[in-house]
Amino acid sequence: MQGEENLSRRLREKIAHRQEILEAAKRVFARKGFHAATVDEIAQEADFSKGAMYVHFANKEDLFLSLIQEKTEELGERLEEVVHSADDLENKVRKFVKTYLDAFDEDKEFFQIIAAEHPRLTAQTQDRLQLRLRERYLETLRLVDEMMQEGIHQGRLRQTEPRFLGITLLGIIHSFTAQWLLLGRKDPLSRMESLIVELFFGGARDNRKVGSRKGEKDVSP
Amino acid sequence: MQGEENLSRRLREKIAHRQEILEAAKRVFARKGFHAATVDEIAQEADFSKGAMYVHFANKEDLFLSLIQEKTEELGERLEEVVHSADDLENKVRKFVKTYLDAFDEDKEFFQIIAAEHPRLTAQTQDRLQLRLRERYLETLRLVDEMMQEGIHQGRLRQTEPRFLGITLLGIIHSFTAQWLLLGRKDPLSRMESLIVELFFGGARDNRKVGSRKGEKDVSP
Amino acid sequence: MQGEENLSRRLREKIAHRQEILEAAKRVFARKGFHAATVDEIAQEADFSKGAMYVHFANKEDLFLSLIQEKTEELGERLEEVVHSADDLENKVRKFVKTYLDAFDEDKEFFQIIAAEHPRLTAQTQDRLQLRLRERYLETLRLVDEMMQEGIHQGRLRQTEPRFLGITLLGIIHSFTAQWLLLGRKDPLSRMESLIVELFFGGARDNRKVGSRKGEKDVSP
Amino acid sequence: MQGEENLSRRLREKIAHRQEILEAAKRVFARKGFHAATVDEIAQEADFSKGAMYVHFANKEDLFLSLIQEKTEELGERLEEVVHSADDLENKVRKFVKTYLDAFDEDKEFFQIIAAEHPRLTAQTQDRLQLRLRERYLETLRLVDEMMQEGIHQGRLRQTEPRFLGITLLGIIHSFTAQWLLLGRKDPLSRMESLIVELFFGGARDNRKVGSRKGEKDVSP
DNA sequence: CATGAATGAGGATTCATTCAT
DNA sequence: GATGAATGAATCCTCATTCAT
Repeated sequence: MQGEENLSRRLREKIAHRQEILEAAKRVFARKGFHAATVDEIAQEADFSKGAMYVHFANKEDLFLSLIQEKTEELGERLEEVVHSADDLENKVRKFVKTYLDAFDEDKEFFQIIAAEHPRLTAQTQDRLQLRLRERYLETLRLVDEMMQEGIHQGRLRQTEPRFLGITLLGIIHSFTAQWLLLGRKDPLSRMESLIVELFFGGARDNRKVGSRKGEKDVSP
Repeated sequence: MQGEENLSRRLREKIAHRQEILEAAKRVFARKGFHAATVDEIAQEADFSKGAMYVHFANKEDLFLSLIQEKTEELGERLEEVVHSADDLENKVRKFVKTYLDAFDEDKEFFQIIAAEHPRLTAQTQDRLQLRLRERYLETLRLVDEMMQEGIHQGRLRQTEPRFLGITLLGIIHSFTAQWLLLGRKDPLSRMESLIVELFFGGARDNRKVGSRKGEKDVSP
Repeated sequence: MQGEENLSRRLREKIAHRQEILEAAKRVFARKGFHAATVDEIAQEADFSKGAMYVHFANKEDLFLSLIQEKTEELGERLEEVVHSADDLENKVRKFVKTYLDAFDEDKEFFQIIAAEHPRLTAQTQDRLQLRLRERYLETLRLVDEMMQEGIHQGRLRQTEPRFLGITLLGIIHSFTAQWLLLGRKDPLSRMESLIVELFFGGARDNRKVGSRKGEKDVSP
Repeated sequence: MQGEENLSRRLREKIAHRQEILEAAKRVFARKGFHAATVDEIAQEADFSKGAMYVHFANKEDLFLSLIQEKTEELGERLEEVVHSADDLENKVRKFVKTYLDAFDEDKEFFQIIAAEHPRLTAQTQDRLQLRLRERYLETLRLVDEMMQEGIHQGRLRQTEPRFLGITLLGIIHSFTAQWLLLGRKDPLSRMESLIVELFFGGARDNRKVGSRKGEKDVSP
């Protein structure tokens, strides 16, 4: 009994420590990016010795990937669920945006890390780390493609390459997350959900009837 | 005479060499990012010695900033000209997009560098390099703000914070550039000008008249 | 009674564990040498935790020396018995060789370890570990010296420094063990006993009578 | 002219520095062996910075191999010349021994390094470094095999496996070099040439006629 | 006694920067 | 101005050893 309890306590503690390190690493990677972050700084941030990093992770890259992987998969699954739900397009897009923004509000640092590594994901990259990130990102893109394709077939979206619409949606979302990070805004980005959806579907043009502008409230859907 | 000619030749050569180094640095920074790029690799790419780097630039950061600065200023000026021109809003936005896309087509590597460094430009950054980049980016944002503000006042754009519309426009643009880089597409991005402008103003929804489609009802706002 | 039995069981177990660790350590040290071997690898090979190593041994060096010591002493005693036996020289040498080769066949790994550490035992070494090994090796040398001295006095061996003859005998033996290890030969080295003894005493030259070479059986001493 | 002189001076200096590092490395590797030697200690011994090591060599292993390679090849060539010369067997062996001993006298540290790494060259080794050393050593063995084979065919050597005779010769030689290193003897080992050759061919037995022992000079070949 | 997470002192390697030529 | 060898601080990672459970 005691032995089992003992073992279990140890295991629980180990897992907790691993988590603490992951959290610390997230903060440091968010601040500095993968390359500029040092294991030393992560260790200090986590209040562990440098050696402890290597008890829990094989190396810096493993630490980084462990960090990314879980979250990426979780978000990917959530988004997939949305895309494959039985909803109508507009609702799907709305839910997609909401899911994304909620995830951002829950964990801004993760999105900062991702945002910083994305632009390095070029076609020519040889880097193992980047190849993995690239693959994951392309999966998300394909997911959005699917959604757009469907919308186009239903005649709800412009007759253009689905990918371009996907890019547009993700571009708007990313741009908002980037702005929130740039300014260090603390208010939830999820408040922007409606605006983003409207801007995506309806664009930036003022669509209210001419002549009824003054005093009218916004009539966006 | 001879001395002056000599001096002038020297000067011309020096400037040419500096330029060659900048071009080489651009390629390397684009491939690797600021941190992972090494002075050695830049020197090799430029076909100069490592020492030559320090004849023309104070240090690696100076080299990087010199690279960014010129281009950023030039683009900034071009964009400012557009924004401050006498055109009507739709044309301004179109020209803005075109200017941006043309600049991208002219020099993809510069945009790759910028894209990679942007996400690090958070509110808390202490890094001198990042503070400068941040300031420049905010200037561009203010420029777009101006344009949007004007559009809102004219009733041509939604009644919302101008910044949000600016973010949207830039988000769409950046997302397209990112896609071009991600896939290594060689065709000019400027072809997307019209699509981007339409998506920005009119959104992704299919706006064709009802009745001209097959049995579908149009649900545009 | 019960307490004593208990204690005795514990003691027996402890000794058994110690022995298991020594065996595992031997395999690892043989594979990697003292420096490249890690306590972790030894622990894994022994199927104990790293901590258990330090229950039984003060440190890695102590583990290594414990390993060497026992075997070295046992072999030293066996060889001393041979050298101090009442046999005639040729038989002594034969027994000496046999004892050595049998020991090798019994425990190749031990000889591999010894062979690898020997060459570091130079005159200038300051290393505590090496000084102890050096002392032990010199003891064996003195033992062989004795035997050779005796043979020289008896007129059975060349009139030269006994040490040189000892070196020769040991050199031949070591060279055979090295070869067996180099090629990973599994057949007992003790089969080489006669050949080694003959080569030591009679040399490599063909000593058969001239004119009777063909078809004659070997008449080496 | 001046530029060329300049370049040549630099090159000469670089080569000289490389040589100094190699010499320092040789001393350290001889003292400690490959694994226990540190780049730091080598740098200190060479009176250069640690970084300078990496200007001249790719890494520690490269430094080590550069050290071994040249010498090994040179000795190998010298030995091959001897083995493939037109001499009669006894002279060949004598020259072989002399060549080996002279090389030892010229550069004891090299032989110490080799001697220390040899025993790790087992059949199972996976280590790249060791595989290369193993291959080189086997080449030498084959060379000696050749010589012995020839002697056996000529009826000058025992009818036994050539390899065993080769092992014997090398064993005696190595044992003498080991003894010289163990005791730090400064007198040239080449003095032992005749003794070694005699011991190899004629063995350790006293071959003088009975009754003629006193006052007779040794008549072994 | 046994465990294995944690430590921290090295150790190999990289790389921006300097400087003599 | 150009060179590139040399430097040394910084960085990743390893591993013997400790210690709380």
